[in-house]
Amino acid sequence: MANSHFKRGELYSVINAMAAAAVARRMQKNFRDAGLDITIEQWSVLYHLWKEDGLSQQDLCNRTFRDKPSITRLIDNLEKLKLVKRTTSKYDKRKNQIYLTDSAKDLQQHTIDLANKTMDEALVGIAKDEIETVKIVLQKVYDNLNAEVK
Amino acid sequence: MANSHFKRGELYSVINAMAAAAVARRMQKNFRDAGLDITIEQWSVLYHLWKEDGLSQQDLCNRTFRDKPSITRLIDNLEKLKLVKRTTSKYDKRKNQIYLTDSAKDLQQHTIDLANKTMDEALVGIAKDEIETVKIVLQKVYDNLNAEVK
DNA sequence: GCCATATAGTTGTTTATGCAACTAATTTCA
DNA sequence: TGAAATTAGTTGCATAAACAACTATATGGC
Repeated sequence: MANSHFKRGELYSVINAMAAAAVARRMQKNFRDAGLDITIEQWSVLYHLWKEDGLSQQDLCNRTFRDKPSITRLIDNLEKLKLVKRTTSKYDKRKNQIYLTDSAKDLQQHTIDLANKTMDEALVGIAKDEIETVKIVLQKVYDNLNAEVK
Repeated sequence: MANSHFKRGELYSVINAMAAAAVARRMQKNFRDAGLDITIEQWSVLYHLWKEDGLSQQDLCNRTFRDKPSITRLIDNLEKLKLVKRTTSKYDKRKNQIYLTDSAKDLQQHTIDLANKTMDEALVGIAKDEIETVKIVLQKVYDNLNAEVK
């Protein structure tokens, strides 16, 4: 049974997914407690649009690391909430450009404050240099797994 | 706009979820490429049962950090795959005990090898002490967010 | 012993995810 | 120029997640 133990990655893998889940749940709860009717997944799309309005769906896929159907449906639901509008690009008929509505723009500050609140709650007792290490390692993990899969 | 930036957590939060997702996708791909017909979510349940057969559903919720309905449905599907059996505990009629089938036991070695392979792919170029830091920090994040929400 | 409270698991519901397959538009290459 | 290859987005499908509400069982306190 020596080799049936999940080598090295066990605690790492379990904790990695669990920490991410814990952050996600807390943030969703903070949104909900604040009376906000958006999911954190929707928020992550809005977040990128606040930074650069008019992105294509493919851009959003790349930036949020989701696949095309997932983005299509997230945008469907954001349209229903009147937070984004989909328009066809005038340069490439295959592309949609996704624009924020005024309602969405009004949400930016409040939701980012809540996100910061969430991170404050998550990062209690953790030193800045530790956070830096985590960022660098997780970025490396991400790059390792995405460089190969072209 | 100074405070509209997602303080501190931006890269951390994004990367944390994205690294977890990248690991998850890679591992699922490795399972699929090996001809295995189980999802990584199902595997995570089996993993805990390999370590301790006969756990209750509540135990599995705690160990995998999912809620009760999610575990119920995962076990439903694992039963359909004939990988687990649900029995009622003789000590507490509310509790089910979840037992591995022989088929499930036969999967242990191969899938753990694949999981190890996945972690090898993810952790290229990352030092052991960095991994330790990540583990410790993510555990702290998890504890921060779960200690309060009792 | 009895009742209020807590617990384990299930059902309902909505949102999300990702693979496969597809259509329409664009690009590439001979 | 035209056909093959590629790309952007959509639809189909199955799995998963979590909150709310519920039922049945167990526990605790009077």
